[in-house]
Amino acid sequence: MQPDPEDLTARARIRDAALRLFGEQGFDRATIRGIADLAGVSSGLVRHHFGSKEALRDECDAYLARALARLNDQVRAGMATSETNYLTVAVSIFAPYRSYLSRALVEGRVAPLFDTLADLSAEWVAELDERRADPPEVPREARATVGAAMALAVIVLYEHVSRRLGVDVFSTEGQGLLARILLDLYSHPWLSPEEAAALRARLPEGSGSDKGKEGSR
Amino acid sequence: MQPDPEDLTARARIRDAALRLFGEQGFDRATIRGIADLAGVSSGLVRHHFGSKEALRDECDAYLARALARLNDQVRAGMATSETNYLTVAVSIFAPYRSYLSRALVEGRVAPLFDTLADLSAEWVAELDERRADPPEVPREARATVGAAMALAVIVLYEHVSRRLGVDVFSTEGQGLLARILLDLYSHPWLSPEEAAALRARLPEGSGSDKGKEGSR
DNA sequence: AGGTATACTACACATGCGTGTAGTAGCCGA
DNA sequence: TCGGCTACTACACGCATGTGTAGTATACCT
Repeated sequence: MQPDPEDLTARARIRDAALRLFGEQGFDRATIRGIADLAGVSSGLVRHHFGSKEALRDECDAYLARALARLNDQVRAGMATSETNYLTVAVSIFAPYRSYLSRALVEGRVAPLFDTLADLSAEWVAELDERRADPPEVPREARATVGAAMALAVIVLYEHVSRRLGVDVFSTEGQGLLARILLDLYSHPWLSPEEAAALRARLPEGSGSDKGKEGSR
Repeated sequence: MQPDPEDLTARARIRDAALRLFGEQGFDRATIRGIADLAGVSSGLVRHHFGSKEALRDECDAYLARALARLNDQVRAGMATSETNYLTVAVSIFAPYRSYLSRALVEGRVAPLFDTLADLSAEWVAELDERRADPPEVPREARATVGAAMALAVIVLYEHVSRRLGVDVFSTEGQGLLARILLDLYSHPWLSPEEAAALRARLPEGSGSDKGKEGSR
């Protein structure tokens, strides 16, 4: 899977160590000295290569974004829309960085990574819209965004989900269970059309189908 | 909604300040002195009331859990299953603590709070199961857990969702849009029964323990 | 060979932190 | 009136951290 750590450049080993310690301990609690130790270098070399602790984190963010983009191209080129396969592959690739990724996402960082996922989600939604009877009230991108967020929920809330399921959802065993849960959830609506219509009717007026031109960015 | 800060006891003001600063800056970056300043007290008083920084965080966690339990009882006693109302109420109550809550959840803390949400989700799933044709392959609690995680996705990934929607999802405007998105997502499955069956067929055997995922890597 | 840039180490410095200690003001029961 | 308890402040300690500086070795280019 990964090349032997000894074979990586010092710069790469530092980045990997940072990814791990930032994830395990959080950005503030992780120390440059700890990262240097884990990478087998001196603390000064960290500064030499990355300049500052924050710049090191930026590089970690960018690395993950590149990794997802690579995976994305790979999937797009390679296989069809076997979604659960995609899930399995994505999970196994990002498992080592799960903790880092969760913290980064919650803090609003790694926006390009989230955008890549949202775009992927949008493609899925586009397929759905083709064979859909009723016209969606809300633009595709909006639904795709929330859909992407929901898809990330299990990763971000990994600890709670694993605790309640009684299985590590990233283990092979847990992935089997998770896949079955997701298949069930994704194939069964939580609201009937009637219930949805009733609830929608009770919503205050305004902000219908056209949205997304407001200025607060 | 909140009583005037001057009316609160110093202990409560410290807790509120901690909730805010822990949320805004994270546990490590927030300082006891900063919390004390925001609460208008000396830093020694924080220690006097809570003993240590970690104990202060524990109290914050417990406070949020109590707040949700209170809301839960309130909803259960009061109104029927008007889910979107519940969403609005929950959002407006937890909006000030959104950031704190997200960080806490990602780190696996506030387990009682997550459990409360998961239990609520389980009740919803139970209702669904009653009018369901096909028997679910996977236990109710498991689906409810992932459902709860997904329901939290927008809160936890608030920054990314708001950024892509172009609206603060916690503003009144954003809540309207979000409600419409959720109604659409919850009332339209992302997989048809046939697709789900096809994908399920490709899953390795058994939900209890198994292996081989394909190795496209 | 020579010279320069790059990879890397060792070490010192200032700072801000959580925590500990000592002390003061005010309430309350006997 | 007193004793003691609680709420609260001021201040000092020790320490770990990010960063800065100086120095060494190795590789590359001409």
